Amino acid sequence: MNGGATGAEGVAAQAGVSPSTVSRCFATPHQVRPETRARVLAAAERLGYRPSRIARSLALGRTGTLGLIVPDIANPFFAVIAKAVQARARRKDYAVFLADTDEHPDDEYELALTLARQVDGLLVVAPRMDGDRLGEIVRQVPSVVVNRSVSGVPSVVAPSEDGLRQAVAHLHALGHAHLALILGARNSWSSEKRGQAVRRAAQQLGVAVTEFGPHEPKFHTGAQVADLALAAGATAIVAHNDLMALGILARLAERGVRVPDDVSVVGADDTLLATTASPALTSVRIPLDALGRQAVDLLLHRLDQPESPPRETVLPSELIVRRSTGPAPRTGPAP
Amino acid sequence: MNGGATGAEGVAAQAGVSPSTVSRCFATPHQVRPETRARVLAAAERLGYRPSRIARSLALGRTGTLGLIVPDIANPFFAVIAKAVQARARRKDYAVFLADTDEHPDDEYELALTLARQVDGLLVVAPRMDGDRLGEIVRQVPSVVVNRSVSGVPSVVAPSEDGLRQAVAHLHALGHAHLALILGARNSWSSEKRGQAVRRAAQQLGVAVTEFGPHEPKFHTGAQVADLALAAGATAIVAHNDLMALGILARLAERGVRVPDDVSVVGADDTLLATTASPALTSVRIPLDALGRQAVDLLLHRLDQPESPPRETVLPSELIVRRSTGPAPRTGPAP
DNA sequence: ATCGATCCTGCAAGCGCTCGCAGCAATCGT
DNA sequence: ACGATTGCTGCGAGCGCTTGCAGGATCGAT
Repeated sequence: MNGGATGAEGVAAQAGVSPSTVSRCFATPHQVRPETRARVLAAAERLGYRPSRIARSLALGRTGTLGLIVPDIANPFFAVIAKAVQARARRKDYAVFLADTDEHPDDEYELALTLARQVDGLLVVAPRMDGDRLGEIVRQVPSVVVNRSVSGVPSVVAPSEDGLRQAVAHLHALGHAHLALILGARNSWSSEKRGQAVRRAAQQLGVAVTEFGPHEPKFHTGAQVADLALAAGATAIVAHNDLMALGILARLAERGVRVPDDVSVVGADDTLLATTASPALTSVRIPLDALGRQAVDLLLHRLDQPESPPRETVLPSELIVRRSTGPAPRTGPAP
Repeated sequence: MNGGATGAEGVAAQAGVSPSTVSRCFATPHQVRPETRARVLAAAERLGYRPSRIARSLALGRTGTLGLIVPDIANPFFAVIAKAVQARARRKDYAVFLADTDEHPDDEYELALTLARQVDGLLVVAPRMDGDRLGEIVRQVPSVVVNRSVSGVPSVVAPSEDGLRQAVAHLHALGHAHLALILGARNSWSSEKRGQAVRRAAQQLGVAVTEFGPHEPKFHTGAQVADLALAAGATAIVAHNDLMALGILARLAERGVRVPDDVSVVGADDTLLATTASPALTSVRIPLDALGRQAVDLLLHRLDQPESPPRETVLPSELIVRRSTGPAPRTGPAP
């Protein structure tokens, strides 16, 4: 019996207008006479009123929210994407629902379906999710797939091809004739793409490649594989990502193998880890922020024009040379 | 004119029951006869129906969603907290709305207020937000403040006191008599706490302290301050966080100063960065996952019992000794 | 056979907002 | 000066769900 002291109704009473007008003041301000609007806004301010997004969503059938599914937000790679998505979405007046699946594909699926009902669109970063399930999700809700390409689904990817080609050329120019390629996770789209890119580039330049993996892309697996790469006689190591590269770096330091004097190491993703390592890590940069930004744009575009053909945006990558790569040693690696 | 093919209504038609019953099947399953329920669920399954959280929220006045505000999700420190929050919230059937304020206090405030309306409770990680504003937010929506203590507001903090005391004792035991203390950001709650802890411990043990800062807690500021610390004659450096410690490590390596032979370095937060550094970084671990988990629990508890007294949960910290700390050199630092 | 209890289900109002429609006043055209 | 626009506002239905209330069925007890 508070006379509608809260909600649009309360504001309406205060301002001496109808709830509809209050609504219009927030939704379509130009539709209401300036003085009226001022009165309403003043009343709203006074009462600390803000329209309920929930109610609005229900009425509108749109939520003003985007869903973002990532495998592991604690992984800087995904965190940076998430940040970019956030920022871009907010600029466009969208909020972001974040779901971390903790690398668990089943959760990923369930989560996506749950999320699907409460967002306008979904951004899916799920390098290892089953293709069929991905398809199912996409059918339920407008989606954009990030860093993975799926036919018929709009996506934005950064396959790192150019950057890895540059990396191989860089190493070749430095006199390296034998490199170790450390693969990432099995079934990972990007690991496959990256492997291909390195293999192809190496073949063209006549550089020998020894492959290791697939491996869980962790620090300690990097450390473990370092010894193998050395034993195989490689003078340069191209790792699936920065984290593994750091593991390699650590193990090499432990063994007294100098980087880059004895062995060169290249990472990928150019995350914070690469820049803060010592020696600073030569790495393939992929524009993570652009990835996130473009994914949002693509999704928003799709929301506007649901019938537009699914587009795949391909982002460039480039090699960032730092201290971890140098001329090949004259005689194989040290010890 | 689809005869209500979608929504609870459609399911109801299919199953030959009323929408109310469908609703009850999902909300209070025990209230409906097993066979009826089975029929309804089958129909729901067949139609791929899922209750709309939006509509439910509106009707219930609760959203089943928690808001999480962080300054920078790309910062591993916050990312790990976010992950823990996510995981815990999901276990309790809550979704999480993530807002990254990009270190911008004004945004933080606006965002919080916007978020406040569409979540049941708010987790605020905002080390530098103005206290009054924080208070305002807390008044609007049930909140828990993370890693910062505000009187009258439930919070969960990890002041790092124990860990830093251990760090100073550790260095003292190694023969260090003069350490450099690198402060973090001005107005940062944790930076102040950490500074206090180090000062106090050092004084008790008769260790000299030279302070530097406050500084933006970035890699490059760490690098910059390394030279100053060295010039001041410190043989050990305690950095505000791991990132700065890595900057210091990098600069020292560049100058040919050996760690830990010439200088010892201690970080804080024990993030991924500390473990992947080489030499691996001695760091003060604070249980970030517990921080997130407890924050969620505290908030949920508060939602259940709004009148319970605001509690401050204090989490312990501990020193993790790795390779970056060692015995003090006989004669001040090298070069 | 009768009367409560108990169990299950439907009815209908309502959550807070949006928006098509209609009414009214002010403005414009000729 | 009169009808036609145009601008602003209110009315009321409806978004998809929940839930108090009440009615019908079922069952056990008397």
